[in-house]
Amino acid sequence: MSGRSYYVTTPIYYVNDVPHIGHAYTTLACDVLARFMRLDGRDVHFLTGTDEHGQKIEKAAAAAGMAPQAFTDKVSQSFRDLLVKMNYSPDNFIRTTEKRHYEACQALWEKLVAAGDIYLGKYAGWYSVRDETYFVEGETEVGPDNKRRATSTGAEVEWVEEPSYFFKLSAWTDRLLEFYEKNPRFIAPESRRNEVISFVKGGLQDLSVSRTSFSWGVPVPGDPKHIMYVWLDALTNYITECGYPDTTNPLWRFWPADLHMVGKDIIRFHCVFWPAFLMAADLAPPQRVFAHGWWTNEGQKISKSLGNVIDPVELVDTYGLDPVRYFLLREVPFGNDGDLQRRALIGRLNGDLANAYGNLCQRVLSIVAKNCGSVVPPKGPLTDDDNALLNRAGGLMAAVRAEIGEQAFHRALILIWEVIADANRYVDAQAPWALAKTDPARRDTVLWVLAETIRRVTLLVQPFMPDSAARILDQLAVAPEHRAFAAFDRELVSGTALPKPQGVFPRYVEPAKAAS
RNA sequence: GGCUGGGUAGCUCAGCUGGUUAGAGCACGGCACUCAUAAUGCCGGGGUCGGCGGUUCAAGUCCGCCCCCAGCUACCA
Repeated sequence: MSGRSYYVTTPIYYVNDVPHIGHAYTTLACDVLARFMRLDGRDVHFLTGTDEHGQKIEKAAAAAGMAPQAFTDKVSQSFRDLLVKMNYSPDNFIRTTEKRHYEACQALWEKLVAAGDIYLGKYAGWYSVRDETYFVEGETEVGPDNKRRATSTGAEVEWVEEPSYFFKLSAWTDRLLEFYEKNPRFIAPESRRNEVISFVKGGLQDLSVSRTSFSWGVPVPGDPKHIMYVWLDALTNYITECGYPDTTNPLWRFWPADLHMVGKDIIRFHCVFWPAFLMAADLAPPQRVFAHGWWTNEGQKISKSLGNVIDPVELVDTYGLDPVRYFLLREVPFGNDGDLQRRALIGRLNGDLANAYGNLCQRVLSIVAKNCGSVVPPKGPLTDDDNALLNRAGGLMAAVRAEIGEQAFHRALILIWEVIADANRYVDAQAPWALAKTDPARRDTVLWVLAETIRRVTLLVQPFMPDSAARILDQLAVAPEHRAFAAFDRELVSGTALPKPQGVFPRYVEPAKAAS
């Protein structure tokens, strides 16, 4: 690979839970970006993984009667299974329990100490022995018996102070604001950028970055009673992967990352703490953090207690992988919250995929198969109408590339589907079935224009729906080596033998209600 | 409370620095076509552009006030 590097990451997922739609969504967005960039000739590194430390894991493992490592081995596997199920294409899967990660964390820590940005202090707060966790003042209330309890759990809390190392975040307020100012693309979407800036403008407190209340984590160098704060540990994974602290590692070429994809809940860690840590360690911050929204389920907030958690595996088993991938990125402007409605998903599947795109391929290819001897038909002189359609399809490459560069997946798909609609209009206008009787040569040209349009469109569909696109390109006999974007202008060659056409996007029909 | 973003056809949304009869997709109604996955294409109905007031020759598009919705307002990831 000689192209410019492109490093995209998902958050590392916390292994106290099984994967749900949120995990699938974040990773899907990264997968489409990674696939797009690879096809576009970039030198891509796509990283995902699991965050396996912390008190919650320690407790969950104990509850399961397992050692923490064995426990995380097991749960981490469920995230790797999801990668296969969703056809994601990460270049690596990192785990915070890897040795190299301990080394990276400790190296970063020492660098922060050397820079004078870490000091030993005291962490104090309202501690619940039962919950084994701290609460801030506002999360507690004093009951009628004059005892203070955690509002959420009802457990009694007491004022506890423990020694803790602190990161001098307060000293970074101005430098962070300056950084945001100079790098307007650092946080997306715009509304999140405003939130972060306003948060930082409010002033920053130093950050407690170690705990002594548990042991499942990365020990602080030189003071192993202290375990590193989970976020310092977790965020470091992005540079662990690149070989930190060994900047001669070949993978170091990927740092700084082009994009950290995150859910909107963890934007602060990525947009405030992380760049501060990195700048303090004299490392470049990532170039961009995109915070996407959350899904609701048929209008309802998703929560475990409501029992309406969306299982991506069930969705894929019911509607098919590519339709689900398409729906998730098409239905909602990327960055906004979205509502997952089965009706809407079926509407997209049947309307956009089966009727518009799948049927376009099928109607064109079946005419070719029946009338043109199952080869790419001859291309005769082109009319204005032909050129109009070809130019629209040809302009798609640059337009879609621009949208993907902004992570505007929905807009990229809208652009592609506009050309699909144009192509369907063109079929009706040209009526190749009528030309068959009057002007077979013209019919052949029309079919060539259509096949070529489908080829261009489908090349761009590849990152979103890899399997389906591959099947369509197979039907156009596009060689595997001609499916990268470098071959976007490489037209179909008349006379090339074509396989028998087969529908790629079957309509979804509701399973018949059980007869009673 | 403060800050930010938003309230445009039944639904989801476009509408950049103000300028001809406010748009798209879906849904709905009618027509055409028959190559195709009963798919496709064409036409159509439907909106006091949250409310009030203001600036202007002219305002979804600018200003003010008000109403409603969402997010943020730090150490659970």
